[in-house]
Amino acid sequence: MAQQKIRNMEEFSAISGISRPTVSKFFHDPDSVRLSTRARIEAAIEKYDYRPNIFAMNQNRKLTKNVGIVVPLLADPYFAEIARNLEQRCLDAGYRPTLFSAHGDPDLEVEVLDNLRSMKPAGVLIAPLGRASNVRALEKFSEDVPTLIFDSSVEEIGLGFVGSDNMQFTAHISDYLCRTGEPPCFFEMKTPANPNAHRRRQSYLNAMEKFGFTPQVVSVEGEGWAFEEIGRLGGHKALSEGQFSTNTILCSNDRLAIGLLTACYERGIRVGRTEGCSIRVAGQDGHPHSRYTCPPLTTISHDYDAVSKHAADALFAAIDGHVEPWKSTRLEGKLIMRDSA
Amino acid sequence: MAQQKIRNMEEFSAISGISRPTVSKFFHDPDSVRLSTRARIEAAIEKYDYRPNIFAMNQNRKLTKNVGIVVPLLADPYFAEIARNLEQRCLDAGYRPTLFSAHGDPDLEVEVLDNLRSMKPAGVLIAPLGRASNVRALEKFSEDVPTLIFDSSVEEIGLGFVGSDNMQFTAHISDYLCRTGEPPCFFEMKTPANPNAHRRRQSYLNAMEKFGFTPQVVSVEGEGWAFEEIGRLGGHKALSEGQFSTNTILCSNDRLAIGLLTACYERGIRVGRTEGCSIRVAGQDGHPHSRYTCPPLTTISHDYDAVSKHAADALFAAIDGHVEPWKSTRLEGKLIMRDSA
DNA sequence: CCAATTTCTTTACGCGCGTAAATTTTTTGT
DNA sequence: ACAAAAAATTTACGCGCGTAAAGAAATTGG
Repeated sequence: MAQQKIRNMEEFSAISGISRPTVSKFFHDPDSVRLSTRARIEAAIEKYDYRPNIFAMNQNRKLTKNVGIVVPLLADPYFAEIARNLEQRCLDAGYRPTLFSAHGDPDLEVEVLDNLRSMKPAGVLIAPLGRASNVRALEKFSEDVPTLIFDSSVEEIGLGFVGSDNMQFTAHISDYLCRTGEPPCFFEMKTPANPNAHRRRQSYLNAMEKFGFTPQVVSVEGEGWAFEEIGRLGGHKALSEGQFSTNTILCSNDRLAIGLLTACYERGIRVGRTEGCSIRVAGQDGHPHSRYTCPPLTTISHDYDAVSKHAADALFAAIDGHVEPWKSTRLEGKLIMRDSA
Repeated sequence: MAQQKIRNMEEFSAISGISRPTVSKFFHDPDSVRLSTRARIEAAIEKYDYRPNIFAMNQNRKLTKNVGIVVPLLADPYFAEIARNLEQRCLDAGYRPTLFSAHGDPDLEVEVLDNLRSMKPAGVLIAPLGRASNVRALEKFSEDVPTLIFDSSVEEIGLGFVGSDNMQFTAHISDYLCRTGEPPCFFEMKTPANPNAHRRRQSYLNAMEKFGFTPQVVSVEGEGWAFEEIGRLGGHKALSEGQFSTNTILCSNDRLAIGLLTACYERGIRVGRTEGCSIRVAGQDGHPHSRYTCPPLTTISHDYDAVSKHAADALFAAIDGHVEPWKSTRLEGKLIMRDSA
């Protein structure tokens, strides 16, 4: 296939019989050249396996095809999953996605942004750390680079926000829990990493009021992103002190619920809705792991596909010049009933 | 701080009072210039917030500072964790790491390699998909780019291999299980994604022979990387058909064990080593999630830190020109005793 | 078949930086 | 303080491609 090494576009254009500017145009957008020349170029690419030097390309192009995808913690399978989804969409749309994780560290998040800048990306999809984020840095960044915020909204920054409707999440699952047993207590972190948590608490309070029940929020100590451990330790404390006034616990998120389940296990408390179980536990997020907890976790799941599709499409539209006012899109989740509640 | 926008190294050198070649040299290696000039340059950087254009840099440099980190599945927290570790080491060593995931797909793995090539990386750290990997493509790649294989060895490819000592893993935990209760059965996938699985099975067989017990391997159906689901379904089948001859099950990896635990739960089988429990389950890998299963999973853990350190150091040494013959480094794991076995 | 339009070719310059060679300046050792 | 060594400067070219302008060629429509 490769008869001779092509070193640059000059050589390639010579051997393919097409002028270099036309070849350059082709690589910028294959549809911008006549069908017959496109075919000739593509045949030559196939034959000589030539690819333009991306560094030289990006140096002069005002807009690269790079897209940054930034998540707060890649070790969290929820973010890994949505990042994978976004990555695929970028690829399909002809962009070059690059994955970044802040690893739960606000300073690293700023560093990532700095790094990203030097890549002159066409756009960036970012799920901010949340409360700990350097909002000023984010805002400044979004002024220079088309930026779409997803998962966790901070302010009216960037092109817009796409995420889940946390109010609906909690309303829906609270409703379910109230109808099928004792009204839930709400289990959360005192200082949550993520502003979604506040919406969820508020929605819980609303739901309880609607049903005429007395709400009870248990807020546990703990900083950072080790939610399982925070849930486990907080769970132990709350359980030993009898802080839960009912037999049903709605957790602010699935990872907290997973930790709570572990605490329950360690205390010999049977969780579930069947006979012999003393409490019910539910989560929120539809975490990839929630299916495999013991008992499997009842939760309300993000619509991963819809969130990533909306986010990616909104970014691509903006890159293509379709200016739109800042908009917040919040998608509904769906209840996944399992054994835990 | 920023009085005036610096557009390129020319302007920067003018305003900082240092010639451009020296500035260029500085950015290549700050230690290569006199301390006093280094200080002046760094002061100017601070003052004008200048950063060289990475595309222009990488275009001419024969060796970039890019390092690729490739894992088979980023959605697996084990890989996410080790990737994070490697990423940090690259950063600390002055490289620019970029994360890639094959998402369990051999074709994507080849695409990633292709993509990586165009980045002209100084080196690549890759955990191959394993059995499904296109070994030829990997080999060809490793001839062009300094490549260090980690986690899962395929052949004597690249600079070397760094991973865990799977024989030791299984020997150690088998030993533990044999000494503390009934000898284990071995629970694995019939067609494992990863060659480590074969070593583990073999080591299990060896251990059983050493103890004079009859080994029993239960190999379950299932393709791909959804190990939990494969473990759950295979667990149901094996349990319903009474395929386990003892009350102890050693799983080929933690994710399989997690699925098996779920199957046990769903069948009402109590897992653990305390009274009232009918079977013991152990895993292998020290998966980040293993602490939070119910019961918490007894496992033998990779030495994440040591593996990533050895892998990164070996790559950096090779990049720095320290040629060494191909070498396989396998690090021991340590037993983590929890409630499941 | 010819004019209008589209597409391609030729020519040329610039991007921001790496890097080499020759020269000048600064530092080092004694 | 002086010669040797080290470091910085000046000058100049190249990397691979984007891109603009002007003209030539191919395509289209009637």
